Amino acid sequence: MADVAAHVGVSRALVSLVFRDAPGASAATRERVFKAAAELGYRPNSAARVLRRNRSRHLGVLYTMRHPFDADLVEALYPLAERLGYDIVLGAMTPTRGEQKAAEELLSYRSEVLIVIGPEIGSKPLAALASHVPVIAVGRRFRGLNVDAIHTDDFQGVRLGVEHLVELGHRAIAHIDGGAMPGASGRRRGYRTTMRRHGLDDEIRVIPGDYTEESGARAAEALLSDSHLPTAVIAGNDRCAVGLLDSLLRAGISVPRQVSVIGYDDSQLARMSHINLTSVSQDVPHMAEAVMHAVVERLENGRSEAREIVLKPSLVVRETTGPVTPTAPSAPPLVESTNSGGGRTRS
Amino acid sequence: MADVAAHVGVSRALVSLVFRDAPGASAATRERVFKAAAELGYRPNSAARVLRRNRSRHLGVLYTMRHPFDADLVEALYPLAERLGYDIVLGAMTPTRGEQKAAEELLSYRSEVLIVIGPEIGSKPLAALASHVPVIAVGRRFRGLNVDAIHTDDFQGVRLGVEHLVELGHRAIAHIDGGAMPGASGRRRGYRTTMRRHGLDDEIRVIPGDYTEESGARAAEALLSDSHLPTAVIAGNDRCAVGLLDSLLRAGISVPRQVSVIGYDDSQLARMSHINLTSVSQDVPHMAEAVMHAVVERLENGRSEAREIVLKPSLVVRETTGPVTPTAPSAPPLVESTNSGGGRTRS
DNA sequence: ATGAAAGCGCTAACAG
DNA sequence: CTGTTAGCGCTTTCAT
Repeated sequence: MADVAAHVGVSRALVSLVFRDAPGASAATRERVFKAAAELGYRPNSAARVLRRNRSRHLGVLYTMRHPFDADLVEALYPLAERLGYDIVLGAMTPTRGEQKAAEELLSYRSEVLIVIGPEIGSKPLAALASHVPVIAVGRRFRGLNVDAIHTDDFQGVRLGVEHLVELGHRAIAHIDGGAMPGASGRRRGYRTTMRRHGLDDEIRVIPGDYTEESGARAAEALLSDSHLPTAVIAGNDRCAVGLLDSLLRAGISVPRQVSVIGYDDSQLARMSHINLTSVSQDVPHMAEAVMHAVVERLENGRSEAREIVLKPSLVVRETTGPVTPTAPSAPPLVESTNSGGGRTRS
Repeated sequence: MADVAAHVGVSRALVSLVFRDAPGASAATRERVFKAAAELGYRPNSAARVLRRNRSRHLGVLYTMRHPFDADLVEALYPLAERLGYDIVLGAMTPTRGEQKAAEELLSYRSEVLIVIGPEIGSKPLAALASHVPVIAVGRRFRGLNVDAIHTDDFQGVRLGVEHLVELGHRAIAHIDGGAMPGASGRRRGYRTTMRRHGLDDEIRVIPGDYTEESGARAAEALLSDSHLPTAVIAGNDRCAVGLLDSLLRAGISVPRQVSVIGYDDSQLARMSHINLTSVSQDVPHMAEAVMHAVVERLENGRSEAREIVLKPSLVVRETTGPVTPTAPSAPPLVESTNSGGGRTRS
């Protein structure tokens, strides 16, 4: 930076002003500074910048590379953060690198908040983190912790799914649950309660699973090796639904002719034309906005008590759900036609 | 840090030594320093550290969140980098955030190298980057640029696929290509050349595509609306193959009974039990090692000319390829059985 | 084994 | 509109 200043013949402070386009430099100067910087290949050193102001303006995001939903949310976060002058710093959680480690790293870069997507972390370590830095958990609620929670109403989400199926005439509706994964308990309760409300107590069937395609495939096996094949299944998330879907198709089961399938997340996976999965939408754009809202409140408005924001889910009906067909147990599979991201929405 | 030093009653320098476990502090002191740090919630500030030594020990990784292959590679990179004392800093490329922008950000954090996975970037901007910092491109070769290239032999990869199919008796083998995506041209040439070598000039059929599930689905439409359905298809990558697979299954086409399908990358997608895709393996662990090797050579051994490392691909045979069945055009779909990640390998 | 002091590149506060 | 100055938290000599 000193080089640039010397080259232009101004002070370093002025160059600094120009680069963070703060007021106080003439247009002519700005021009010359940028030109000199380009020539000299100067690039601001953000380590020095972070060190000097005592704010990094970094938002640490903990996410899982494999989850399409996480990618959706991160992508939605980028432009919003940029507009507010924040940088997103990614901390990937991988099999060899737990949340704890990833979080430590983000904190060493002085992230001002931690946005944890689909936290599988325990309460105690999370509480420890939250005592150092505001934590915003997306997709899971933490009672009694000073952690903001932003999630959709999982209970209502599954309720929408069950009611959609009931309207289509389904009664034998199974649920592949998400075990201890974020949101799973609410979804399970939504399933059980709504089934009961419709007098379908005897049809309640929860198949243990998680949020991977594998668990959907395993559930398919379980269902197929059983005499009692349900006419509809609500999976714990889209990945699980896709695993289920694929295994059913391979087994010659026609969807939705013989079995209707509903996913959860309405991730890009669900929208792909060859999947075209009816799914409960988490409304990612609104979630991203809610996250940034929480960030601003914490960082700029001095809020220090936890807040919970529950968003309303909606059901995006695509082509994996249809009316129950009492007869025709071995009808020929259906050929898909057109259709991209669309789908009717209801809430 | 001053707090910790004061608390223990030593100088800041000593605390510093302890934290980067450099020699020169007694075990007793180390103990006390760590204890005090834990009590005070001290965490080293990596901005200050980076600023002071003139090395960040950051490896910038540019990747695409949606590509399973990228996730595979990044996951493999983490432990290797850690062992060598480097930190990985992720730069995600999203629709709203091109390679250029992501790269700028990584450079502002003073990444010492840029590892670009599946670079879709143009030659000129890449050359500009490469003049500032060593660039290691994974999956694509750049002629005439000072950019290291690490990739598998795409030509040979597709050759393996074609020959596997030929051995199974296939002649009508189509290829969905990857357009201008990384590696696509080599794969296309491998397909064309190998087909010709086997006297299958007249069967050559390249369907335009890219590396997304959508393009696989589009290719399926194209194939189905045609009288001339091939008995086998080699897709440009696994995502494309999965899109194809799914659309074929939905159309009632049995795989591999009626059509065999081969993917490329052998990503986790291919290994999922319900997909079980025969795929050309890029051998991610070796690629990750090659990447780190290149990093070390550039950063520690002073290498400054570009190097190209071409790895041998191998074919992982799973259950989407099988012998050609001349008759039985409408055999009932096959029910999958067991099987997880395995698969026979040949190279 | 430990300490003192200088300085990395930048920004903020103030002066002109 | 532009310049001066001090110092962010750490590492690194060089002493002790």
